[in-house]
Amino acid sequence: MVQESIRILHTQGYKATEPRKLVLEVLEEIEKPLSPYDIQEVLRAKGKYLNHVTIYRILDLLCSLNLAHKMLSGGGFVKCSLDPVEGCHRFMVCQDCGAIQEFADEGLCQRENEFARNHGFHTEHHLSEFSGLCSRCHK
Amino acid sequence: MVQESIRILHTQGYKATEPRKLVLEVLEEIEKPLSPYDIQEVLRAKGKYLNHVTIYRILDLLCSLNLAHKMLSGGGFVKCSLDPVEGCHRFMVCQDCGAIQEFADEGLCQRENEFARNHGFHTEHHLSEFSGLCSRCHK
DNA sequence: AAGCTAAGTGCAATATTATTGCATTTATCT
DNA sequence: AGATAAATGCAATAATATTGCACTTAGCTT
Repeated sequence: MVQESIRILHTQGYKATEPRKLVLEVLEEIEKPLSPYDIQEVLRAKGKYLNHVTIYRILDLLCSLNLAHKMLSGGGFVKCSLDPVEGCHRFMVCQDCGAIQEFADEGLCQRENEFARNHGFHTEHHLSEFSGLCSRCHK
Repeated sequence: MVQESIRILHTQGYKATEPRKLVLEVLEEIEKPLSPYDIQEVLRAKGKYLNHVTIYRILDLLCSLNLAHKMLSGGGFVKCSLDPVEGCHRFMVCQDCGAIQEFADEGLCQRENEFARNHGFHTEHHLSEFSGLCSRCHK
């Protein structure tokens, strides 16, 4: 929910400006990875305008608050749909329709931490991305 | 080993050209994510020159053969050190020294496939990246 | 409700990264 | 060694990203 992101912006001392709301709305609506210029394009089609510099800065901020995420492959941005978690981002991406779905799995985190520890590595952040076919496209 | 990558190039019908060897050597030597221009810089320091277009094309090819991988975060390229596996790339990256280490974990794949299946998603590729501290930097 | 002020945005300029078509070179096969 | 398809370099251009500064606005304060 955009409303929830706005709340978090406020509690962190950031303003809930019109441009920020617009970017959040676009990401929430499209649910696919979008580049800064993609976002600008979507807005233009709605008769709105944001300078690309502004979009870059907003995405930086959202990512720093874990409200958005820059996708592993492709590099587009998506809105995080789960409670923001520092340093753990997991997504499934449909290679057909491009739809993304965020997920979390505590067991997976534990298993990964353990695996890393066994190799002398001290894990702080987990990123993972599965690509494949979503239920709609797989049949 | 660069030699092994060259063998794979041959078996796939690609030439083992000087530029390709150079890029493979740089990636193997540095063991950190490098952008195309980073690679050009490293080569320049060794008195070699490759056009950036060439480097882009070589990296595209290497990635398509799973001999290299474009990192999830940061976007740099690394040489894959394990047997090339279609669609499964896992790395640990030290956030201190930048060193990367590829790994594989069959159990993790299974667990991830199962998790996805339970959510109606049919997984084909897995990417994951842990960032944290390697054994040298963690103490 | 109007005014204040720090935070945020837009703009212009510039830097960095990536792509394309074509002429030239080179690895591999005969 | 020579033929030839594949690969590279070059020049031009496109796309993406960053910076400093002037102007605007959200959310206080009264």
